Amino acid sequence: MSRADATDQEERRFDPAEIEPRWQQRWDDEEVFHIEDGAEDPSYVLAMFPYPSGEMHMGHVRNYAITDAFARYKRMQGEAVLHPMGWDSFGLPAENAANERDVDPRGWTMDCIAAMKEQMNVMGLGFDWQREVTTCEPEYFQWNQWLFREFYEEGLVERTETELNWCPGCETVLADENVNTENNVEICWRCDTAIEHRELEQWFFTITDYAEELYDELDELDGWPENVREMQHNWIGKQEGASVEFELTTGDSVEIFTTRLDTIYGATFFALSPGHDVAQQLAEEDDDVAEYIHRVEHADEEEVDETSGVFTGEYATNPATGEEIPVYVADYVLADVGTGALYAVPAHDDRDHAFAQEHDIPIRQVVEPTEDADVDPENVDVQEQAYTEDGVLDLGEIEGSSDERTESDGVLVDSGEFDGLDSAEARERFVEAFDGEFRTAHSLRDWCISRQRYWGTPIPFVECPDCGYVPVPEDDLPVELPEFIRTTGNPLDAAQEWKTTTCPDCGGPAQRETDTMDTFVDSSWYFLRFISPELDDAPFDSEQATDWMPVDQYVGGIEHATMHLIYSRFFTKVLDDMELLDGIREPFENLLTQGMVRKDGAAMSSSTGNVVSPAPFVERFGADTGRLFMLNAAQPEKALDWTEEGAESAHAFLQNVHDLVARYAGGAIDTRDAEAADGDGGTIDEYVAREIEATVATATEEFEAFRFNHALQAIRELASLLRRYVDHTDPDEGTFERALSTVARLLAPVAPHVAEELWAHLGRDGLIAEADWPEADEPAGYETARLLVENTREDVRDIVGVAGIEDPSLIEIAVAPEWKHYARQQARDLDGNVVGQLMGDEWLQRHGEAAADYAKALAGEGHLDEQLPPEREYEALTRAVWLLEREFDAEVVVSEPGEAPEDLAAKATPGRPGIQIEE
RNA sequence: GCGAGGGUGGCUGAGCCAGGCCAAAGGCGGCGGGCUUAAGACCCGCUCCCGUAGGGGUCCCUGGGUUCGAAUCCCAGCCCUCGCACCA
Repeated sequence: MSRADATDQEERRFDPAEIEPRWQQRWDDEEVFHIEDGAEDPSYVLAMFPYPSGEMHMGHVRNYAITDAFARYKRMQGEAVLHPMGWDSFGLPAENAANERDVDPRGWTMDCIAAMKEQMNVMGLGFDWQREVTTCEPEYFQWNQWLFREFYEEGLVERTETELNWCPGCETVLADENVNTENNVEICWRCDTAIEHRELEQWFFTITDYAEELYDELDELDGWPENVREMQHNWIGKQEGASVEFELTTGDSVEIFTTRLDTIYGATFFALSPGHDVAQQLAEEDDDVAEYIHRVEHADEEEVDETSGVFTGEYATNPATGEEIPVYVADYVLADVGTGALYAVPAHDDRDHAFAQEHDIPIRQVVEPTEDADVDPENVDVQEQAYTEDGVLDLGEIEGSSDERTESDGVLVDSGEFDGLDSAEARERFVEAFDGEFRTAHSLRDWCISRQRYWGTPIPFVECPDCGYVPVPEDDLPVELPEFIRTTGNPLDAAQEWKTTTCPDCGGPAQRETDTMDTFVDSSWYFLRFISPELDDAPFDSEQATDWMPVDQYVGGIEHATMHLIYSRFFTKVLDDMELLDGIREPFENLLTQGMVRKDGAAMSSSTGNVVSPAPFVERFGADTGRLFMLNAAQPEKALDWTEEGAESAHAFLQNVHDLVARYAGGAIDTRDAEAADGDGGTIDEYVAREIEATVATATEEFEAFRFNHALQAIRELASLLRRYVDHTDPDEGTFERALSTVARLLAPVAPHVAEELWAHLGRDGLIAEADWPEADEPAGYETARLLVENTREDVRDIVGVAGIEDPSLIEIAVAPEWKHYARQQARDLDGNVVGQLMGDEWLQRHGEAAADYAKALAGEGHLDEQLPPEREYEALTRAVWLLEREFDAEVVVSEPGEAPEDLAAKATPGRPGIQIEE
């Protein structure tokens, strides 16, 4: 290669460092990503907004590469697109940073935001920055306070004393959702410190009021992944059962909750959780009880035996039998499950069984399997092991049954007048019989939103010695944060001046509430603020929000499956009920949880140093390469392994396409005019043209389904075809130009900078980001023709290989004669004696022996798929002649139907042309 | 324990929902060839076994079943990942 050539090639490469900022500037100047208020029902594409740590990691890049590609794709399709970004900027790390260095949380946070925004811009992410939302700004959090007030008015705010998770490390209360369990020890999700339990008075949102709807509507969230819905199901934990009162010899009436009311006749003892009020009362009089409660409350979980418990000396009356059964306090009864009290049926519950054995309590069977049940009643020995089948058969799941009812496979015994009743029915009947009530219980707890921290939204309440807790009047909002004070406790508590105020009700001296809100409050409605970020008299524009919501596509990490995604659903329902929305019950129509970014098979983690940082990568390869690699390497929801080779391959591909376009634009590729060509149908140009159409069809379908990797595979194949096209012949000007502009546009959502560059090389005006997405249907018979060509090439290779033909000089190809196609077509519709019926055909009879043989072959084939008629086969093969010529360096002749040498045509069948190769 | 999702050729990874054109795409790796002074890039093949004309055999975790036909559907088992879990 001469030096001049080398220089040319140099020039045909693009330099990411040069082109990327240039196009970013253009997009910005022309407000490509801005969407006007009032746009009608845009596509709302949203990535979960980040906590601004100051450092973008690959997980972020992947998240935003996905939403940006989708948003850009939708925009090119002519849709209005809302693709905003903001900052979940309240939270503990800012405060920690402030304590560690000499900075204030606000300044630190703002610096981080600036840094991350810069990194996002470097990645070429197309956000509408005019809609940027920052939760730590009073313009935002005043609406948290406003909404808190509204929730309070609606009766959704409670202040209660409860046992709460307390993290000594963070010095704050934690929601159940923020507590992880590791080796049976409950630890803080942030700092891994073992958590303690403390009785404290806190602010709650009564999310449990919505438990039922939050649970039931999961079934309708078809656009959500199954695992997320399942996690929410588990989290909300719905149980349908009944509550019944038991009278105790203490004089108390204790309510229990059970899902197995049918087993009440088998209750042989009664158990209270150590935290139960009645247990606490008993402890005051009974030292044994007091001692037991003290012991289990101060022991680690694994130290307490599961069957531990203490007899209280009291009895409870079983409303079914009238019997008096002993009352125990037992640790296995949990205070926050059901009512914290239960009647125990050792015969039909494993834990009750274990407890009964330990404490020598009788075990009485009251349910046995019916005759149709899977279990033989003879094999049930409840003295040995509890029989826990709940007696519900789902007939809908039994093969051959269309019955959707459930029916019992358990039947009552030793249950007085109810013997013989089935379990399911007993559960219904007993509710009335024993004066209980049906009840649906959920394991979802109310949402504790109090945090004893500084860097959050102040809860807009004042504590007055005379009036109690009084909400701050709307006109006095926002309650802003005072200056940060370094202290071991809550900085707000130390801010004396700020704290001191007057009571809005009586005007007397009062103190501000020093708790701030859980930051999940901020993120529970931020997607609504994006709709009207500047609005200053309401959190969002209700009319526009009703039009723009729900978010069409939400993308983020699986770690938010329960907390953020349940809270946001809760908020949306409340806002709808408050008529701030009109009929929007769910915030996110479609949810995609993107997979992890891994390296060497392990999660990227800064603590182990197993990371690839975006910044140096972009410096080396450019943003487009990173984005392409991310979207190309795996489906969005699957884990992605970061590999050097993959990144290089992505970069090479982009350089390649750029090289091709630049060569064309620079006049280095000779093209010819289609008019001058033969145009007899079946040319190489037509082959390429059909591939363009097919690629567009595939790419569009795959983009729509978020399978970017599939779309990119098709695009890569087209690009590869174009290189071979140029290599083989002088391409047709029109076809080639169309092909290149198509590749550029299909690539634009994924590698937007390079695509702009290509667009400019092709001499197009305007930005590719605003160009029209190409439209095409798959050409008629494309798949069948593709297979025909593929199989034929395969066959030629086989023959050459197996026959040991060193250097083929002529390859003759002939399609099957018309009568074979006809016979095959007939055979497709025939049953029974195919040969007989075919040979009854007059036309086929004329082909004698050959037709009979072929008819037999057809009969033996079973299924016959569709094939192209002879003329179409001929055209498809003719279009592909160049591929064979290239591969075998031989003359290739395809005979027209009916013109082929007889022996060659005789070997051919539809979909399988006859082939003759000469050395 | 309950629930969800998986197990595909050297690796990675499509296909499975809508059974046949599936010895099973693409990528990576490996092998051979072309282009080139050379390297890179690019191009053409091969990469389960056997076969001197397009053939045959075995194959998609294991074992059964449905079907003319199963990687795809059904049942059972084994293994992996994740979520929930002393939930009355």
